[in-house]
Amino acid sequence: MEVSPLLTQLKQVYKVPDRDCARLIQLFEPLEVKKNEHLFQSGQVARHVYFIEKGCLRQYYINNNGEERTIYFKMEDGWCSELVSFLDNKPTELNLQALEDSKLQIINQKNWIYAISQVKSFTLGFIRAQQDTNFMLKKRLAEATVETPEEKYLRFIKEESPLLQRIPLYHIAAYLSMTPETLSRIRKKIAGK
Amino acid sequence: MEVSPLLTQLKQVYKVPDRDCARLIQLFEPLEVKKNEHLFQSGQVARHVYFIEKGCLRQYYINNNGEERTIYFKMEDGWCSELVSFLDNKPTELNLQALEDSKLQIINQKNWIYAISQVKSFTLGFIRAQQDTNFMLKKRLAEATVETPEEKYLRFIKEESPLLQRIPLYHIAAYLSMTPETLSRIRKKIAGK
DNA sequence: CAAAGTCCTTGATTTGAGATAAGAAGCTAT
DNA sequence: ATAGCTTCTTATCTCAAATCAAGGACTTTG
Repeated sequence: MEVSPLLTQLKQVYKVPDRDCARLIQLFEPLEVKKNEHLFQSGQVARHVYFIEKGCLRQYYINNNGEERTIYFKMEDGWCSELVSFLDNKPTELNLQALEDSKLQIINQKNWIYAISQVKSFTLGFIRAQQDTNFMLKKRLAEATVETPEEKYLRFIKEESPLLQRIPLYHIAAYLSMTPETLSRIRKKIAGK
Repeated sequence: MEVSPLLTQLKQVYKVPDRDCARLIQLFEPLEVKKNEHLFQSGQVARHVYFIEKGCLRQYYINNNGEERTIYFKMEDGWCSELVSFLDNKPTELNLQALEDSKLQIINQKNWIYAISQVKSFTLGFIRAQQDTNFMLKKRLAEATVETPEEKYLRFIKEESPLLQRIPLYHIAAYLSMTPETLSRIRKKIAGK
């Protein structure tokens, strides 16, 4: 019998006691999505929290100029959510899209509230995961406007190189807030060293 | 008898039932800080979560170039925290500083965990507050590199004008990721309209 | 009331990333 | 295989904001 990545995550990262794992798992349902499909889009309500068993998602925001700005990419064992919409049933301003054919485990609002209410370790683990995202965003914000495009790319290679293998460069350029042309020039320059 | 802003916040925003409010309140202790004092600094462990009864704080990050980048300002009724450090007792990379003489209510790790474990409405309220910050950061990140300095300042006036009255312009410039010179020119230009 | 220190403004100059345009390379499907 | 995509690269030009450099306005302190 195959071991579920979700189960492993709950046990090892969230430290959910064995007795709670089984009933937690039952609150989720599997979902397969095709490349480029959206899990939710701006204007819709985000009705689930998503756990990635296999594949790659990106969350993005469409700014006032109509441009897509990628907030983050998440891969295997990552969580994606938009609780501002999810908790209050109000339309989200964000978008969540699959960049590859992906296998997800998803949990709906009712079950999520139940899980948070009943399983302390899940609650604390969830808050912790939120905080990690939060901190990542703070750092990215602090660096976004200070680093040169070259510094951004070098940091990206250093910290998130796995993404480089599976994501088109134009998405990476948008993520790093530069044009594909600029990214291309930087890559050429660095390759020459 | 004076009504505590913290109590009002817990009741009205967090929807904590009356019976739980009293014991929640007891988990906090008051703290007064002077202008420019730090609540925590990079390298220390963030040992409390902070609620602002009166005053103004800023959280900032010192980037690789040694420059201070302000993540956010918070005022009356705002919460400040750095849970990545707080939950795991590891050194933070962020800084929290008072910009005015301020009155805070603070809660330590033990009591916070207790509150999260025992009072569901506090837990959900806390997650929600985290998410609001999270969303604000996502939006700011998405706009940060696209908006012109003038657009950033105009948005700031529109969305956060109260801050304009009480925070030095050079802090606002750093918050909006521009030099004080640029901000000064923009203000002149706008004033002339 | 000087003197020193902040904070803000103004001007001159430089520069690096965006915009624009065009072409090359790599895939996919029939 | 070739037509038609999508993605990536290269070159030129332009301009807006950073940098550099001073000076002015306030505030605090001895």
